[in-house]
Amino acid sequence: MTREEAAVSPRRRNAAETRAAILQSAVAAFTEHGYDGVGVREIAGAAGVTAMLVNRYFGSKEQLFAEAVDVSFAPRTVVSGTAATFTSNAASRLVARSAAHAEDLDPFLLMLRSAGNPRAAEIIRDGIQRHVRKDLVSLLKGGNAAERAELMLSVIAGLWLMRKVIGTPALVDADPADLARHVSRILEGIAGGLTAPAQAE
Amino acid sequence: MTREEAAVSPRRRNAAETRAAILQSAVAAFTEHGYDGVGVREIAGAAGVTAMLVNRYFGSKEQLFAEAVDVSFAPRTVVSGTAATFTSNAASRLVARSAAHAEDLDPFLLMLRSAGNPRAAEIIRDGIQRHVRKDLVSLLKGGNAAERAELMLSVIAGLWLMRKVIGTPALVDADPADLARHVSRILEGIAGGLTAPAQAE
DNA sequence: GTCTATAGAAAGATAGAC
DNA sequence: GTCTATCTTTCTATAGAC
Repeated sequence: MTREEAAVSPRRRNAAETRAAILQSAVAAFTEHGYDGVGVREIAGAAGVTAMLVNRYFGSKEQLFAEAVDVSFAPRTVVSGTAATFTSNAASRLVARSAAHAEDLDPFLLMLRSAGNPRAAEIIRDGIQRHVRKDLVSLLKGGNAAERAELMLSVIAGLWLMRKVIGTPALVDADPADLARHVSRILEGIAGGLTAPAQAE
Repeated sequence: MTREEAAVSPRRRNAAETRAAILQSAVAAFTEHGYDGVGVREIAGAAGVTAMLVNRYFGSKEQLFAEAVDVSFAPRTVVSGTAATFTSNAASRLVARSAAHAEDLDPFLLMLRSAGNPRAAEIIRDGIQRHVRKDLVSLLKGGNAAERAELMLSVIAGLWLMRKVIGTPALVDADPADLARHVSRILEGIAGGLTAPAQAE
């Protein structure tokens, strides 16, 4: 406080911190309200700054969203563990995290609540390509790994949607263990065999 | 048609026809762009009227959306046929209708592109309760029919999302027969046995 | 029954002071 | 580096003419 103009006034921050605060606020806001459901004023306000800084540091709302998607999808939240255990792990964690009371931030929620906007959908598609899909494909043996990986993502996204975004009652009130068993069964069916169209007919 | 003031001026319509035209336009617009992605001006314009008539006949955009959801979910598009065949039927139709070139109107698309708006999500949840879920539950034998019905809806919605709204490439380019086989397998797994938690542990 | 015109709010983005 | 103030557009909804 006694040195040049680096004195610490209560609001003074450096650019990197402010940028990070805006980005963090954007992830939370886009996850909770979706791309069209939140304005740059709200995001800026929650970060303790004004709306102008959002465009100063990110250029536009769209570019801010792109960065928010990137940091949201970067950690490996869906695919964790080894190939042998990741289906049941993923199912349990999915059910736990999508529970009614859980207020976790999750990239699937961000996706589901922003997918209605076509530009947001493109950005999300690219984010999935660059992050989670690659990890999922590497875990899958057999043919059509990419198709099966995306099919697994479909199942996961669908449960998030109905349970947490739409909120259909039977899924909200379902017994977690029972639901996790169902989902695990489905994911195993996709991850395991049945890639060869041999016995199909 | 040649009676009284029912004379046909090029633009003259009666109230019922205008209302129906607006509603039809609303279903198409909400399905294509989502609740937040379209304005009453566009909906009215596509119906050949002005925005004012939307509120005149429906009260508000929200009430218009509620009616659009109702007519969109009313026909039994997902559950058709008998209990024995509806899983494979549903899978084939789902894959066909969600193909990249297909420009069908579908209630799942309306749901997915509007789910980000919390009021829209509530309206959709009610629409599902009143229409498709009931039909699905009646087809399912065994315990937890409601949970399993909603789980099936989750799977269907998830595929619609990734294939048509987000547009992940492997799902877009997937062989329809192969994809339908996977989905049918999943739906059968939910519809068929495995309801009893007997062998779970 | 349908229109034009507009009110009133909120959005994204920018100019310029300090 | 961050602010206040404003521009411009777009939105839902309403008032009042014909």
